[in-house]
Amino acid sequence: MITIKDIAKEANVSAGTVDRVLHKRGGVSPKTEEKIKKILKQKKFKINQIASSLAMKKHLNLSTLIPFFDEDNLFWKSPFSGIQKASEQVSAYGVETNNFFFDQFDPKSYIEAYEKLIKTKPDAVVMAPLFIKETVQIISSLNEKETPFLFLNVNQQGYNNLCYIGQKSFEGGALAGQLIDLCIQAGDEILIVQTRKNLENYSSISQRVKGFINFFEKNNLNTSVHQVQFEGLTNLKKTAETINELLKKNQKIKGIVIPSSRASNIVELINPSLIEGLKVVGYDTTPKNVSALKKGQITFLISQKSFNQGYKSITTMVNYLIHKEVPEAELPTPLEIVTRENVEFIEYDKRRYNSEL
Amino acid sequence: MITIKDIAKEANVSAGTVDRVLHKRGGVSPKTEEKIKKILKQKKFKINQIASSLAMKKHLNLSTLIPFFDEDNLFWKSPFSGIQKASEQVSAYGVETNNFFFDQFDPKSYIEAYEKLIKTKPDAVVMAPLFIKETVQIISSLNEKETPFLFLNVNQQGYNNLCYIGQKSFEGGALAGQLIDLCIQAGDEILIVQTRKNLENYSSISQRVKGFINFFEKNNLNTSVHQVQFEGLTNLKKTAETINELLKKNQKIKGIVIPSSRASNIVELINPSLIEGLKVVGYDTTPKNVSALKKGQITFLISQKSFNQGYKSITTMVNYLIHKEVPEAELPTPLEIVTRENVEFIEYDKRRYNSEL
DNA sequence: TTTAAGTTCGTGTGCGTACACAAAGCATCT
DNA sequence: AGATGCTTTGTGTACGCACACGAACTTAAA
Repeated sequence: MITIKDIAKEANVSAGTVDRVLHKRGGVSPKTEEKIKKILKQKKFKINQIASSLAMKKHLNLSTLIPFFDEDNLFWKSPFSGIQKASEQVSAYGVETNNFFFDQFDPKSYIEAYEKLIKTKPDAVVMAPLFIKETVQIISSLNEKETPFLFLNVNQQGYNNLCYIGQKSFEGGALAGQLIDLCIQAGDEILIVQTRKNLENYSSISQRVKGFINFFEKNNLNTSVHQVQFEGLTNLKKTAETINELLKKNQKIKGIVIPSSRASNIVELINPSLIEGLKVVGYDTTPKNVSALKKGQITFLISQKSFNQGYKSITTMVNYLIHKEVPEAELPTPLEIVTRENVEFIEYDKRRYNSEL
Repeated sequence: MITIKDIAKEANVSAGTVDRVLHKRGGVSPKTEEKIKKILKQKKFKINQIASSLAMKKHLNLSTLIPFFDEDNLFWKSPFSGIQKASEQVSAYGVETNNFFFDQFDPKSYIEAYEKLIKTKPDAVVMAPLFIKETVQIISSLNEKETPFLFLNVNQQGYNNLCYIGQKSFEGGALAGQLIDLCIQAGDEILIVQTRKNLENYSSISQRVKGFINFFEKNNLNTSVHQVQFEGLTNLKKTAETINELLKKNQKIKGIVIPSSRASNIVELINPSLIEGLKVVGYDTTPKNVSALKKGQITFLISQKSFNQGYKSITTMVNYLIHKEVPEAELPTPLEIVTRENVEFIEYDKRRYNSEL
């Protein structure tokens, strides 16, 4: 193991000078800089990150701004777990994380949470920019303070965010298209079930729908695609009626896609007699979805590894702050296909996520 | 951030004493030990791994024993890349890794490589125990030297290996069964193509075949499953003839499973006219397989994330040596389903593997 | 009471790096 | 030559922990 001292001795200078070259802090004559650089290369010196982190006693203050989760809406639990796990790990680097939550259906709470957040004067922000108008306001406030920020799980174009960490929704829709297409036969028809009206035309969900439909177009498949939309899932009885009637009427429908994370809620409403032979594709491995997958009510789940998203959002930001490592503009998480036969290992891997150093 | 000093001050003792209870090194009176433990819990003290690693200047020497790869057989490239990546990272912890390679078809080379390996007196060994008889010999030698070891990618029962890191082959076979079953219709038939005679009855490949067949049995599906075996892929012309004839004769065959990592080699031999409408499931995302997947010759690839396997094998062993963290006996890697529509993100994620701290 | 042996604890140093501060070198100008 | 200002380099300390060494204290035997 080559240390800075080794290099210094070899170059007949002190460790401080080598350090200056390593960090490009200037104040070194061109001659000695050249000499040191040469020896650095020759000896293949690499900074010992362990020691580096220890010495760098800069105390950092990270904040997150994401929706909270509850019994009814568990999706955000997973990214939050990832955030927590990463926070624990980076705490050794002197990084403190504070989380601020809002109601994913209430723009006002979004702003309110941000106001609390900004009072703590964070060095950086990890956020899910759910609401367009309010995001404009928040970002301009962050820019004013020159606070770096990145987008998690939800992407918005046109901002100077460090990067976006999340899935590619359009491609996720195309994948659902392929999976359904593989399962059905020529002449069969398909149904897209949206659990709430699309407020934003560029949300994940509408992107998925677009990607899904595009899959059939680009492959010149003239499969009929039906669509149905509900206004949330409050009136379960009526929703059930609508779906079951629709399926009874269109016996050719053999595939269903639910482009939200509420697939389990939908399949539970379908008559057992009608669900037989139906192929269902949903998104996200929420506990309820996984349970429905195991029961055979859902055929495929497409997971966006949201735990990893949360985890990565923190590590990416910390790497940026500490090591000035600029990430790529988009860090798409894999589109993971989950079925009854591999779901165990997926979940298992999640539990074990931390076996890295 | 709570430090040892904080705890010491609180308990009216010195840092050394706190350190002694933390590491159970004895020499502390029961009274003070209790007191310190209480404060430790109360303050939720956690050892700063960064500082710990830096202070622990123990120099470790890891060795790996895996097959080499070449143009023709690229599978082991991926685990090796993972090993290299991890080695780089742990080098900061004072861990040096030496790799020893052997010919996966030559037991003698396996022993020879081991003999070279053991001369370097490693503190631990990560190995792929490919050959049964020779493994017995190697393990007894390792046990004699009390050198811990773990199995990578290939499992052998009945040894005191620290753990096994790799896929569950039987379950991987079942997954292929499910995927094929979803794609075909009632009455369609299936073909299993083995690219070489199964030398070992408990190899990954025969486990996959068993898992595959078991899938249809446990689900009471009476789908006919044909099998064909070749003795390696040397005589391509003859192999092609055999397969194409077989497919021509059995027009009901709509699904093909190749339980090795050689799916691309097989599909290339099939007549374009015959491959139309066939669903093909293979294993491992070797470059050739991925290329065939993109071309549409392969429908599904089941990946075992061998890069991650290699990576994890090193980190697991290092965690064991440095932090005495005993892993679970089996660390199965996920069964990842890869199609044309998500392959890009899979590969992408692999490149980005290192974005963790 | 003294001595020895055992027990319990505190101190000090080093791991490799980052950075503030001080020191030295050098040229220019009075 | 001496003073001044600038550039270049060296030194020291801290980060949090591990561990060796030795000091203080206890107990029991002489």
